Amino acid sequence: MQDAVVRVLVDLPAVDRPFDYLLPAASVPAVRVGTIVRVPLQGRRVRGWVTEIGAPPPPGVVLRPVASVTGLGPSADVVELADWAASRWAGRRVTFLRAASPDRVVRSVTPLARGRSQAIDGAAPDVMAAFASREGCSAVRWPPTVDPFPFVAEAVRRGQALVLVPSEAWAISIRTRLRGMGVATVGPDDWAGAAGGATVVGGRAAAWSPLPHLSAVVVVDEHDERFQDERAPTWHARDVAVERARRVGVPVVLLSPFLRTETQTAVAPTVVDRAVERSGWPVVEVVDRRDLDPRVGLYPPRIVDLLRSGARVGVVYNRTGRARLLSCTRCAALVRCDRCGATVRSGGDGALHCARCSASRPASCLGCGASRLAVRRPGVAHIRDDVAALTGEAVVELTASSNPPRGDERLFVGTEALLHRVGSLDAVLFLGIDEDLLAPVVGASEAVLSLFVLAARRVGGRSGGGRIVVQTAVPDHEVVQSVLHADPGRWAEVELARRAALGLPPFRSVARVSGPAAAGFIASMVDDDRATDAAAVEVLGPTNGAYLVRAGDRSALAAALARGVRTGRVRVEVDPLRF
DNA sequence: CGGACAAGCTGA
DNA sequence: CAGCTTGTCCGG
Repeated sequence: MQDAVVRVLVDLPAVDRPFDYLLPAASVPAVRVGTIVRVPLQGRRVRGWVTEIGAPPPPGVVLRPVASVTGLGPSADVVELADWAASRWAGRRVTFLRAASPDRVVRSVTPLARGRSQAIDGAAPDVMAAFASREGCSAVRWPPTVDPFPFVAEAVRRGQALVLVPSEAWAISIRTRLRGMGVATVGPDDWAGAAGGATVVGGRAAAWSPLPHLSAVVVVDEHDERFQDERAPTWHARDVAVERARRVGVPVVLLSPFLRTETQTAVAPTVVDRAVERSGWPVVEVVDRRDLDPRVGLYPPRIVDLLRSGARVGVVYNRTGRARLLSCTRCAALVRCDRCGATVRSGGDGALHCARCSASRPASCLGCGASRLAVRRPGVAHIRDDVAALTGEAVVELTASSNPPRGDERLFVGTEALLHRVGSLDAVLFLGIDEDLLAPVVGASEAVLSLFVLAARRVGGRSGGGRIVVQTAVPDHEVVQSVLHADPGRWAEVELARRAALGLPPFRSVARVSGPAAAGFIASMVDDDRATDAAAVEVLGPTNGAYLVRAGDRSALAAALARGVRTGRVRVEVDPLRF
């Protein structure tokens, strides 16, 4: 065996460039593409990944030897996948190779004993069909209260499966069920187990697990925003999993009660039997604000009745704090910040806070000094007091920052965090959803649909008496109509047409570029003389320091972003879910 | 990333 | 002009 030359990508995001090293003959058998090594660089030792073996080194440089072989790393196909992801999301390869590497050093892997595979019953025909689509990828509109586990069971019946779920709690429950069936199942933190061939069930990170015998992929709740990393690069686990499956030719099944528009244009959605879909959504009752006297306030008789009915009710109101907008009861002026003039909010402590300059002061009117203020736009704390006054009962406030409920309470008021934190309910009441529904933000309707999905799971399907009550002044809105008729196709039709007309994803591809060095990045991207596709890429903004780069498709966008030079802090969000 | 080296600012 | 900060370059 002779010494070899290896190309190593060092684990320094700012470097993002491979260097060549000599690999001593004795280490050659232990090294593959993806192997983690330590190499000398500028007088220190840094971690890195072997990305090529035997590439011709550049002439005129003296190669230094690899300092040591640390252990196993991602396989060659995952190293290639990291290249693809780096281009797709305008990120660095290091980001993805880190995600694909074990937390602790792994020197060897014990392959799972195959053959004594547990007997798993054959699935229902529609579940089997989802795995047998001609394209290899299918998208199934699966109602929110129906268990998606049959798809998971069918995937593991086929061999090593990758199951992506949005939350760790859901992952734990699926892993427990699979282990109960005798299926070797790990989370994404058990790198060696996955490398040995175990099925991986987990969140976003699981998309980068080693999967040497991958046979099928299932993505549960494909619409969930948690599949996208909020830090740049904003890679999406669903897309990574789909690309992975495509490369090895195994089926992918994407499940969601409504399916994101990008999924619907990529693969024709399968709709389950309408009767099944309908029964998998709760009864939805619309309280039409247009029919009401404006003086009735937030609590018309139907809503008071519901709150007093004795049912377990979760009231969702997506604004934190006590009041978001106040006015003076004496002079009617809006209450503003004494330092910067912005309108102020009232917090739980009764004091006024400015969101713009973070000044605080006691509650009083700046104009006339009166201390009696009227709440013009309430927050959850105020709603909680209202509900307590209306019912004469204790009401639990549940936001992201409050303590978990004890379990014996009946009435809950909170932001969308409530829907994650409370157990089962008889009804979920959306007291005011129109600002979210009509927000001038791309992705606003998907965000509201996600809330309805969570609410549906809290109250259960229509046969169990589950009920969602929505107070709205836009009852004809496609999101409201979709949940009312348990038919997300109504939303999809409108949303797809709107996105097509406005040149939004998935019909065009966009990236949001922000940060102190964004302007320089955009300038270098636009000025570059390699920009033969200049006409195909347009730059909008900046608005609030952020640019929007829009291109005809993902590859044109990736090519444009690759030309940008980062001279400082730049955040590039490719395919943002909301913008 | 972090060391090397150069160019700019300060102080007596 | 030393002594220090800040910026730019570069690594096999």
